[in-house]
Amino acid sequence: MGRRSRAAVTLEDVARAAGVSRATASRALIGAGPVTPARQRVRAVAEQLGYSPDPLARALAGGAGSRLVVAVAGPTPEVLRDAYVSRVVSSAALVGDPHGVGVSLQWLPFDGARLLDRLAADRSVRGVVLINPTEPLIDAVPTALHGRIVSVGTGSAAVPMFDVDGSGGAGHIVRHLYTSGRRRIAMITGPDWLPCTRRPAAAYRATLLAAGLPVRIVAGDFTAASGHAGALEVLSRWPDTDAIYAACDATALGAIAALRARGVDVPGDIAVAGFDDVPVAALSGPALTTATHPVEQIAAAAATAVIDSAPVPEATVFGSELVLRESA
Amino acid sequence: MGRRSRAAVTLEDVARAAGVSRATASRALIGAGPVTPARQRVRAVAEQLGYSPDPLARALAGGAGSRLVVAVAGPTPEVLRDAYVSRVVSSAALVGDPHGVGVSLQWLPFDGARLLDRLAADRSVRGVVLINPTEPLIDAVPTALHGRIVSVGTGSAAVPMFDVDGSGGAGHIVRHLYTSGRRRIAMITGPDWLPCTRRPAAAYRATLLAAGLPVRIVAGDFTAASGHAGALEVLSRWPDTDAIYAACDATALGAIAALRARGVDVPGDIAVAGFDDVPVAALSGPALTTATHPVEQIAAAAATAVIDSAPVPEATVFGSELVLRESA
DNA sequence: GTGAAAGCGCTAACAT
DNA sequence: ATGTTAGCGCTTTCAC
Repeated sequence: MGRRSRAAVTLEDVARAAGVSRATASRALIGAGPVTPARQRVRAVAEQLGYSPDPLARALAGGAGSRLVVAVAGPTPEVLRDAYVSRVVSSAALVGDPHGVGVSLQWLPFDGARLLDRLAADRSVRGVVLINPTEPLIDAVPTALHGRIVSVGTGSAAVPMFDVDGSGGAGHIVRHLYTSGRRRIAMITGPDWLPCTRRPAAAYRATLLAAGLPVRIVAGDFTAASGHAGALEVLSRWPDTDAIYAACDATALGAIAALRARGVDVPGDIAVAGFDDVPVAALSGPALTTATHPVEQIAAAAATAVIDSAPVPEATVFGSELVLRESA
Repeated sequence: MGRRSRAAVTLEDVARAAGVSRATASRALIGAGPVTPARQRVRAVAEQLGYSPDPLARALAGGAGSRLVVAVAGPTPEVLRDAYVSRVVSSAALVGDPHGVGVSLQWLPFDGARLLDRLAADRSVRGVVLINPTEPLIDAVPTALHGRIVSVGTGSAAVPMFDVDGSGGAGHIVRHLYTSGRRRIAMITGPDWLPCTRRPAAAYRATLLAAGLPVRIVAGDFTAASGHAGALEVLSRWPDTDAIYAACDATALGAIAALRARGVDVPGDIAVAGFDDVPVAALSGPALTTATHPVEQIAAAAATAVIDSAPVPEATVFGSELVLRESA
């Protein structure tokens, strides 16, 4: 066994076997333009030979790069140490593998416009998946990245977005709370700098307003700690609150912990619902009522869009379904 | 703004500026061999020009590949949908980014020796991080991968391992249980096909035997469901059990849920401890007593070793510390 | 130890 | 539409 056991079959081999030039073979495989008999032959031969293009060579020659970078916007690099981000990265890594593209992870500061330029200039990057970008960041996306950058969170005409239906999920939850008799429903939101956090908050507000109920919002940041603090704040500002809707499960779990410490019964005294349906949501005591958030699906779709760099709709939203458990 | 705004500084530029040939510049930057004045100059110029080698070109020319594949061994592809794996992948993606290496994720079936050969032959792969490999799999690692493959879990002379000190962590926990008065301590283990699951189990057994206590082991698989089932099994086989040590936090949480459903008080009747100290461990009711598992550090070290492909010790173990909370 | 030259596998002008 | 010719940026023989 020398350096490389299985001498990889190269484009040259395919071209020769199909009786055409390398260029023709390349074009046939790239897929653009009309499908001539020759090109059809090339494809067949390639398939039969088990040819798979070398992503490196392709990238070097000016084609598509070989890595997908997941850029996570946020105030500090801490945003990278997040289960949500990890799930996105893994999912992308899984999608990229068969294409020979690997995933890199970067923090994108709020003033990170220059970083985007650098990504655009880096020939090794195939495309970018933006996580939770702010509007200024989205507007700062260089045109060189158009067509190979997508967003999970807020998007724009130039940056297609993929995300869960936050409004719908929030609506499900708030309506469920209402239906089960709760009338003084508070919400602990996500971080205020995060545009997509506004959708559930708006849905919460709209639903309560329509029902003639009081709106009670406290600020959170998706952490359990903020759920803890938020629940305490709710308790002190509006002692008669009978339900808390947290923007994410971690926050909800934090809220429950705080409530329990205060001797408040969940859901007896106060119902608590979260959002995301993370794996542990089913395990807490009481088990968490929440709404689904198909992170892996979203990430896979986003990664696929970037890798294929085929035109996609400006917005692709994934449904969120209510998951009834014990806490609400 | 054309195709590439910031024309990257290339090796050619550095060589010219240093007044040497590209070859010399390359050698100087690669670092092997003696350090001549010329080479020193090259390095200085490179630094000053802000040169960074193109990983693609380097890989194509026969150097190191540009992606790091994380291969997760297990019975089914389901092992990929796991928070632990996600954390490893993210961590690796973070470490790889500055080097221009992306991360791919693959499932490695127990009979996946051929897959390893394929990875060895793929010029685009820089190296491999094996997760939870079995011994046959480790032995099947082709020599072409030696020096650029590491394992998180079990290793061998040819495949350096990086892992948490499972024995130590288990020892901490079991001793804590003992110290706090528990005398009939059961354990719910990890999956039996996983070699590294044996270390904590062995530590548990040794500690109990030394103390003259009964050994009570039931099989688990790191899932919450197995914790649930395991706790029930413990209850029925050894009703007088006063403590359960679960091989991981998810399993512990599942066990607690089962116990709660049965009206068993935790930790009053039965203490429960886990392992890993996942973020939610602090949030459960009762908060989980566990031992730390520095997954990100481990993964970063493993990824770094592969990327640098510098010689590393055959085994690098990371300490595990006891985290006392409410459940035990 | 250094330079010259070849080539990694592919795509992209440029002709035809 | 196809073939020809150049590279992409780097490492690596091979002479010297």
